[in-house]
Amino acid sequence: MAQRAQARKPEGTEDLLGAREAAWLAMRSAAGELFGRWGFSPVETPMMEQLDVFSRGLGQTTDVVRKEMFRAITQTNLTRALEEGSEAGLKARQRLALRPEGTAGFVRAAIEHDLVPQGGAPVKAWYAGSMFRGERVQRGRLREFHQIGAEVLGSDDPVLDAELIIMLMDFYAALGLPAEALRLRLNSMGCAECRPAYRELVRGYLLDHAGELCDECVARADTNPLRAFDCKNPGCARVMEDAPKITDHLCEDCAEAYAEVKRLLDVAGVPFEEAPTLVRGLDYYTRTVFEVEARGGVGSQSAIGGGGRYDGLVELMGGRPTPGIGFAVGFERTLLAAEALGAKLTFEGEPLVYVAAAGKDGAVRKAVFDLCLALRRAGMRAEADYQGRSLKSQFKQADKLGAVLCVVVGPEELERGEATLRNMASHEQTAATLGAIPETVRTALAEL
RNA sequence: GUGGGUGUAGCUCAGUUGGCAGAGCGACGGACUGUGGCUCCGUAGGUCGAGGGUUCGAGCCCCUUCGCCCACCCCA
Repeated sequence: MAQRAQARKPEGTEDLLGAREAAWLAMRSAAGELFGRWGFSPVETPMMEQLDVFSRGLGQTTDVVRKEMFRAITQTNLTRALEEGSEAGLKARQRLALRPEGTAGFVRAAIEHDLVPQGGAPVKAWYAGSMFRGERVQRGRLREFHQIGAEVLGSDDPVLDAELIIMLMDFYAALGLPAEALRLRLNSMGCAECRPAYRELVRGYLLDHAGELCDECVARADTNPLRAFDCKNPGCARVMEDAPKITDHLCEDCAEAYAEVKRLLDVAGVPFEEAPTLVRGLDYYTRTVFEVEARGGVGSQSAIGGGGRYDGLVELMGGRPTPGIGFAVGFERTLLAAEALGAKLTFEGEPLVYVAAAGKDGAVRKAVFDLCLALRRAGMRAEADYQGRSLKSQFKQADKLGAVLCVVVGPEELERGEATLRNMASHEQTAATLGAIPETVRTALAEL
């Protein structure tokens, strides 16, 4: 017989309960409100895509694609692939993966639905949802984590770069993260014109200093030389400090765009640090790249958001050449940062009205039911007891739930056709006509 | 991929040389039979992750196994 094996949540996933789910909802609604003001519309794309969307979009050599992707496959297809020893026989639509980030899927959707018609205005969209990466779990690094992101397709105007970054910083501010606790790091990665030459330059530099670098960085010289800037090995970091800087090798257009972004950030009063060694992990980035770090965070979890421009991505994924830029904010990491900084990301819900029964007879119970019904239908949040508890216990319950107001009904009130209204903070009690409770309560709430 | 930690009440964790499974918090009830927060008193809640072994006796020792977490790497 099957043992009673207690089912547990998979490694690196989380159940969003209570305050945590409230925080997630609060962050989403804060995003919806703020981003909406900047002209962004909400979108949702599938949590799984054809594998190619990611491997092509993010780059074959990136860690995310090489070893962190969750594959999704039906039992039939899995069986067949195992039998044949390869997935070669599977059609594209059968080779699926859970999304490790949000940009590739959105770009796929934009191409598929031609969201950016030739010559059309830029499309601005934001999303919120789960992302999946099959890495070893760690604090602030989950296998299913939550991101809120925004993307703009259809213009390479540096104004958009600046606006997107300003919006991002405003978002953190709206969440209650003090600006002085954040560090915005900025860089330009060049474009198809200037990056290849720079890349070669770095490759040569790496090979010249191969003796002082770790094995991985030596290997990177040929696969992805710019990633050597990311290496945490102190020896490598020292060597890379003197490596050629991209900002010294930008083409004229890139240099101009970069200068304009910085100028506009200054105009908006958004402080930033130039980080010439900032290189983001995904291949699609061009020109502006940025990262937001929370001060005082531990290395691995201090990056709470980031993004950049990806002018080549749409074309790479089969669309007509279309510039784009976007960012993503990590929900879990932002919470960790807020916690570390002592900032409270609280979500204020509707005030609660508790309807208490003084007595257990049928007339009282019916009155409680009627009052809850009336309050709820009138648009207020109402709660009552369902366990036949004593009045005292009901008040305890009301207090625990954070009720600001109690409506008490008992035989005495019913006889007079009234209910008692109790202000939980002031202990003040007044009588109110039963039939007019919703209006009376609404007024009372407004006065709090 | 590399290294480490851990699994006992809803939560955080104690548990001595192997000898009756505990505390704090939380929940619930009462003190006040129609009024919350503080205080006090009480009650409930456990196949000690699972399976096997040693033993008169295992939360503890041995074997097996499952899971979760943390750090490096990389990323949000």
